[in-house]
Amino acid sequence: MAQQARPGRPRHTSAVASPDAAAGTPREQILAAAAALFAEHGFAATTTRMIAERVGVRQASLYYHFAGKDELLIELLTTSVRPSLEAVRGIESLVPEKAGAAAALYLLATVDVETLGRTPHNIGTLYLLPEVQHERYDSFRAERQELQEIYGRLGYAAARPEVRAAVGEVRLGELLLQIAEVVIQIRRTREPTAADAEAIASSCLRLCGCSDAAVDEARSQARALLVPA
Amino acid sequence: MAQQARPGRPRHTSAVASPDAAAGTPREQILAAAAALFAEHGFAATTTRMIAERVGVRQASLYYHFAGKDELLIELLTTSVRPSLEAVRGIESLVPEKAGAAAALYLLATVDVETLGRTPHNIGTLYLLPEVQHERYDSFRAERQELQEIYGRLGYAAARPEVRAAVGEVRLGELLLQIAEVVIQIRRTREPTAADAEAIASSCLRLCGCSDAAVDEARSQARALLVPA
DNA sequence: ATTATCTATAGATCTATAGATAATGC
DNA sequence: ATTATCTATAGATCTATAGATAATGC
Repeated sequence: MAQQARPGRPRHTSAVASPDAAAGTPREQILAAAAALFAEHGFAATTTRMIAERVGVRQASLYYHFAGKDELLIELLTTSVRPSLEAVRGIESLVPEKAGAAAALYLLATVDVETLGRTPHNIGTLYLLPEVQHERYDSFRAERQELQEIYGRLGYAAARPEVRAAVGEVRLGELLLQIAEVVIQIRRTREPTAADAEAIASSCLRLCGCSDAAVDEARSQARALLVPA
Repeated sequence: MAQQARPGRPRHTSAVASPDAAAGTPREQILAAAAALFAEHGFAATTTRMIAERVGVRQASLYYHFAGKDELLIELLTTSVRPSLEAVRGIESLVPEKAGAAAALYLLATVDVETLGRTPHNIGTLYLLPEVQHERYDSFRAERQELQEIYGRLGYAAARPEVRAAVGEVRLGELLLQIAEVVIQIRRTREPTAADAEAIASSCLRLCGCSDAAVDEARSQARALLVPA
């Protein structure tokens, strides 16, 4: 709570700043404020002044830490959203030896949902902002694309033949990732719970045509893999 | 193609304007341009100048037809997105007498997906823009909420007891609407087909735990209801 | 006369830079 | 001396208004 005494001119005092503003380095404070505002209002609708006010500094002070607004978004995409993808990437290679594809998919969805659910200020939304559709952010959309492909492969492996034929791997990836991302929508109205994660992961399997028994088995296999790790 | 000779000073000629700019009244041209740009760049990132350029008029000319940028978004939400919800509202009351809940859900998803899939410039995205989350647009989000509840009720009725218990009506609504809205994501990379609509509607049923046979039956019932109407 | 546009611009931002300043640290 | 802030502001928008103008329609 108490500010560490560090070099530099003190901040203008009248600024009250927000709950999360007091934690971390100034750089982190700025990123946290930007994340919250980008997720709530979008990128273009968030001004540097709004960010500064939330932190409790003057607008110009942001530029001591960041070259510009765009760099804030890039840094957030890089440091906050990317790791959640990487956490998930390993699952595909880790699992098939130890468990079935259904368990792997269940685990993937669970990890993904819990990561998205705990991420500060629902910054998972950042990938979905209209601005991020543009070329400039190609590399970040490529990551979401990769995640979608992982969902597609695991889902295809877990699906019954009828579902494979009817839906296909690509669409399966689109549908499964879309289901996992419902947690982003949920966070707009309520705090997601463990029951949400379970319901979402189970829904992924059911969409693949798994029976109740297969869902239950995948769940316990996935839990067995989670606990020791 | 040829402009009708109408009163009013002619437009400045150098402006080339976009493909869809030539159709309809000036008002419609402006709305079409705004829809495309809002869907692509978001609301705040779209300037009145961008809209005017796309139409082929000067920026100030927009204000002869609309009081401001905000009114454009409201008009688009009202006239373009609301009707697709209304088209769908009837299904819940219409169907249960004539067919099972599964068929009703299948029909709902099909109609919803096809409407979202054909809507010009993917304007279904408008409901999902960060700006629309704010109070000002409460009434429009309430409509999406209502649609979600319809999905929830039909899905709950169609679901097997195990799924009902595990997921619940509210989450079911969230999940099913989320699945239908995958068509918005799909449109960002490719043109959705009838096969997409079918895969999405079937996926809704599978998520509810319906067997292949139940999905097939619901599909043919839904088709029987669609064709005569 | 009416209509739909145009040109010009006021006023309000918003981003980013320049240079001053108030701390700490040596 | 170094650091992290501040104040002040330039320059570039962006929205919206005022008033002029070039068509059609009567």
